[in-house]
Amino acid sequence: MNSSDVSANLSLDEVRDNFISQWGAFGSHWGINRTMAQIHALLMTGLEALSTDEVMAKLSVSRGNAHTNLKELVSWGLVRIVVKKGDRKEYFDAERDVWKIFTIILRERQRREIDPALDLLRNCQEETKGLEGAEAEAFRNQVKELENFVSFARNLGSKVDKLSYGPAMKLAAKFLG
Amino acid sequence: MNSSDVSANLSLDEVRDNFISQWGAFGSHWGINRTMAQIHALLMTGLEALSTDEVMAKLSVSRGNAHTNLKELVSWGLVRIVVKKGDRKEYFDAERDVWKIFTIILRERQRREIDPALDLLRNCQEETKGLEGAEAEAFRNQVKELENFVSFARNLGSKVDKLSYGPAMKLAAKFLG
DNA sequence: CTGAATTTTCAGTAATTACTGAAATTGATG
DNA sequence: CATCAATTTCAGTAATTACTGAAAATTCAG
Repeated sequence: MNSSDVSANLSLDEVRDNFISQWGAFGSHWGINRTMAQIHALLMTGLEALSTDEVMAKLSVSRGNAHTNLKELVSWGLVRIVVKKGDRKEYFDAERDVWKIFTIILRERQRREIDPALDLLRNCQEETKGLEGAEAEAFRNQVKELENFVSFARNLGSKVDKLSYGPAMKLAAKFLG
Repeated sequence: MNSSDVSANLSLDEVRDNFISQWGAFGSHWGINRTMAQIHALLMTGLEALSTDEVMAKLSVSRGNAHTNLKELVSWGLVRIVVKKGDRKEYFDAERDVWKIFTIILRERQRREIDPALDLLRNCQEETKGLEGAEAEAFRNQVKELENFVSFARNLGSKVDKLSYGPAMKLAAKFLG
């Protein structure tokens, strides 16, 4: 490693650290907490799988925090456990394929947010089915409109989820063109 | 108003209050805070525009909270101010059209979350343009992939935003069919 | 088994975000 | 311009969410 490499590496680390920290802030707008998004960004932009201790060191977070968020990422499917032979530690590596990342987050958010919202909308209609009067009509109608839209969006999401990157891009290109 | 109306109204209010409170919780997953989402739900599912005091009473929130969130909703375009002649108070009424609600939220989130994310991704590429080595390559490449995807999504969003409900449904139907 | 390395849990605390309530400001009216 | 209803602001506080660090549990090699 010569001196220009050193300066290049320092600079890369600076840019990368900045990226990781800011990406974490975006994550929190997307149902993914800051540390979770930062860990994913760290693993996704690096070459190698890292151990819990390495993640702790790179992000200056506690063991508990690193552990909880790594496991959460694994449960989402955004990170996988890598075992290195002759080493008892677990290493973690991130999903890097943007389309896969997108569909995983889409699926998770549908499950956690859209589906319960649909349940609520449907229950509200059920529970006010027999009620008469302008107020009840207005309520039921608005809830029905919301349900129509949300279940439509839900269906679109499911379809998109099933597409792979290539076909999705082709379709989108057609739409954008 | 006869006794069956009374019982019907009580029941409607129960269902509606429950809806408003739960809808508020969903809002917080969508970049809209709880009270803001609740106020929108309250106004959207009722027939009449309400004053700040009425909102305070219906949701049991403080004047400051009601005021701030009403004004925020107005600034988003999800609520409009209604003036009643011979009354100094301001009244507030919500946008009820689901497609308009959707495009308003879409536009706001693109501005607040997607555009800054794109800036970050582009800056990171710019700042590492000259760097060599496997690590720099990997970083730059992953960031580029993310940018491709996010800017693609951004474009799709803009297109959707410009569609009105009818054409949007027709397109979607084609896709879903 | 034993004990060291590693993972997991969780009570306590910190950081963040949202809300209250009262005071300051605005602006319409006589 | 004095008054009063209504709106706006914001310092202080409450509620929520995330994190720490140490202790408990697990795993595995010898």
